[in-house]
Amino acid sequence: MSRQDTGTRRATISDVAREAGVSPSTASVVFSGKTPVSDATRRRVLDAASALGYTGPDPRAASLRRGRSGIVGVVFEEHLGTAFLDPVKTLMMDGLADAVTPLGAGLLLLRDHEPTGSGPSLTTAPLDAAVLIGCSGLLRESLETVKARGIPVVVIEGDAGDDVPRIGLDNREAQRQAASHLRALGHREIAIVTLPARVDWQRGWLHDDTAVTVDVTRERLAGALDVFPDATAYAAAGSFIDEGFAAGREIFADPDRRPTAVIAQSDLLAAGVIRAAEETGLRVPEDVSVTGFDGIVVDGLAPYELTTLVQPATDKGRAAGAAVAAMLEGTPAASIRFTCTFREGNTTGPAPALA
Amino acid sequence: MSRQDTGTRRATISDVAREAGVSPSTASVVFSGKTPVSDATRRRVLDAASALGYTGPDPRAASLRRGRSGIVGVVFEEHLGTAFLDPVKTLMMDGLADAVTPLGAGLLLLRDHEPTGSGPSLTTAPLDAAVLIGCSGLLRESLETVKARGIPVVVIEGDAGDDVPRIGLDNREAQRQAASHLRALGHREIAIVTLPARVDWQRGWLHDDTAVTVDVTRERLAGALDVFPDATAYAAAGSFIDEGFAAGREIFADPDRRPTAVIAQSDLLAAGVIRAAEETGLRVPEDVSVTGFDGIVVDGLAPYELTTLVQPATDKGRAAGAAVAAMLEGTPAASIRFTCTFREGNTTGPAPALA
DNA sequence: TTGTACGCGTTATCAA
DNA sequence: TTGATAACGCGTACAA
Repeated sequence: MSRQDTGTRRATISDVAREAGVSPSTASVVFSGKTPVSDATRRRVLDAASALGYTGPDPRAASLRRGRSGIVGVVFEEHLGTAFLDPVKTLMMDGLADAVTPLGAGLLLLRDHEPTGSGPSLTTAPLDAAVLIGCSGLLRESLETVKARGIPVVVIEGDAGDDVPRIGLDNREAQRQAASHLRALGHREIAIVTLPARVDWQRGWLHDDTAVTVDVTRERLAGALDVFPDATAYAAAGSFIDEGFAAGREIFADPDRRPTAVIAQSDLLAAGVIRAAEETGLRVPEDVSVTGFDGIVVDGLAPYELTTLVQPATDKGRAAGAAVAAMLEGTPAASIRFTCTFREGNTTGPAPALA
Repeated sequence: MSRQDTGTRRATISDVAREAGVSPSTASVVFSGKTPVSDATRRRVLDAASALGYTGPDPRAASLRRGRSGIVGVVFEEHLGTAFLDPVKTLMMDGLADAVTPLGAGLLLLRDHEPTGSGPSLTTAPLDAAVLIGCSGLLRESLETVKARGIPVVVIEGDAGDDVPRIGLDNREAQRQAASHLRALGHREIAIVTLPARVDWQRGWLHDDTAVTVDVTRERLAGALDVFPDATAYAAAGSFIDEGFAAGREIFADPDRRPTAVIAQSDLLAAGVIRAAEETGLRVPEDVSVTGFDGIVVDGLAPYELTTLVQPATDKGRAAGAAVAAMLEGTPAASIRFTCTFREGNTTGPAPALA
């Protein structure tokens, strides 16, 4: 009895080769295309394959043999669901997907801190490389794991230390530009709405002694303070419109201490601030100017066009992908620092004359 | 000379076993924990491992041997970036992630229609199972591929035909509830804002002869028409606030033909419609009532609370995960149809008295 | 252009 | 509790 008779077993490339009357290696070559094969042979192999219901090499075996799985892990520190609520991350993923596709690689979603012990996680997934997003303390552990496994790593927007390529932005310089723009318009009373100061941050005012451990937040804050050292800062609990709204309410609460301009660290926050201003009866930009950061399209914000810093989010993702590609080829990848470009919209204007 | 001297080569479990003076299988068991091992032995193996810089079994080899990769593919028909713009999909992903985690599985992002031929794709990825999202024609091809490979498949919100388990909603019945609610409030002039009628749809009015190929759109539309057969329908190009805004403008454009209520097929669309109403000077719900669908949190919509149908998006994802889990164990998974629950907010009210 | 031979690194099975 | 054996399914030098 031939082996196919065992019924339940799936056909392998050897089965196909036997059926076609060629050697396994020839059959293999037909599928991989790595070596020329005569048309006649190819035909027979293909026929045999379809006769046996063989749909191509088993990826698991192929990846063992090749030493590559074609999978790049993307590690988030957040719950996966919320990771994609942020348009910037969404765009990054997009760029990343673009950049790894030519590698023949796919993106595997991973959380760094797996809840149950049984998780898939960094330790057991067949990764060729990993991209860590927003490295702030929590991801440190993941970083160690990956480095121990000897897998190439790239970090986006975070401090991974010495030898790990990082993709980042000129946050401080960029934010300084927006601040300078406001100063040039005559603004002097400024409030800043920042991203979370720490990973588990609850929203609230930032004081001089508040430790800001999230890199992005700290850098952008520094840029704003470079120009307005006396500005007050309120840290949101996340990059959401509603957070900006809440922050805006706080900021506009006291009529006697109202700023003439608000520097928000993200476009979503800025959108919320604008809404809070409207609610308070303040016109934008006549009564109060607002700047954002990111340069994303905020759904539903029309007719406002934010004055903001456009960051190349997609490019960041793409660069991370390129870095991964390089490392997979053995070329050490360099860190990259992207530049944001200032874009003036209709949410900033001259400071209102003093009453 | 021992083999470690080759320097560049990574240590394998055999190396560790040799170093520890045990057999490879014993060493394997120490890492997998599948069989009791004496403390002394474990200790020696672990020591040997760390001495050799061995960080655990190679996932590729393990998956070949086990016949499992621990990877579940999630196939989108859209560009990956836009896939997560939809909060409902985001939540689904969340539930899906939850449900596959106990399996020790991760989620691999895939597009169905890979651009370059070199892609990772369904054919070459080491998948244990696949989840197709929104099966509308395009995904048919993907479906065939996966079925040919003999990989378990589940489809969410789409028609995959006969033998493929599907996770869906009672779209028609649910939408009918919202419509009935409006009718009970005295509304008679209704406009419907639908999701795209086809995959590549441009926004515009729907006529009787317009073919609606997207299942969700068709089902919800039918539910609304069950109650208001004469309602007009305008199809958006996607589930976005701005799309709802554009649709709303069209709908409210002619003062003589203004509906007293708008049934939107998603919360985001509803939010846009509300904004368009505000722009037109119509108060919600005094002048016009608006219903949504999904029951998501629309960032920035406060103080409105949509009257909507809450769909268990996370549960859908979780169910898909459960179905996958079942199929992986050989148990055939059943299709599931979730029920939406009606939630009354403050965006619907009595129909205004006739002028 | 095709075939031979071997190993990729692990784990299931069974016997000791 | 441990060890020997045998695949898992494939790709690729190398020789023919």
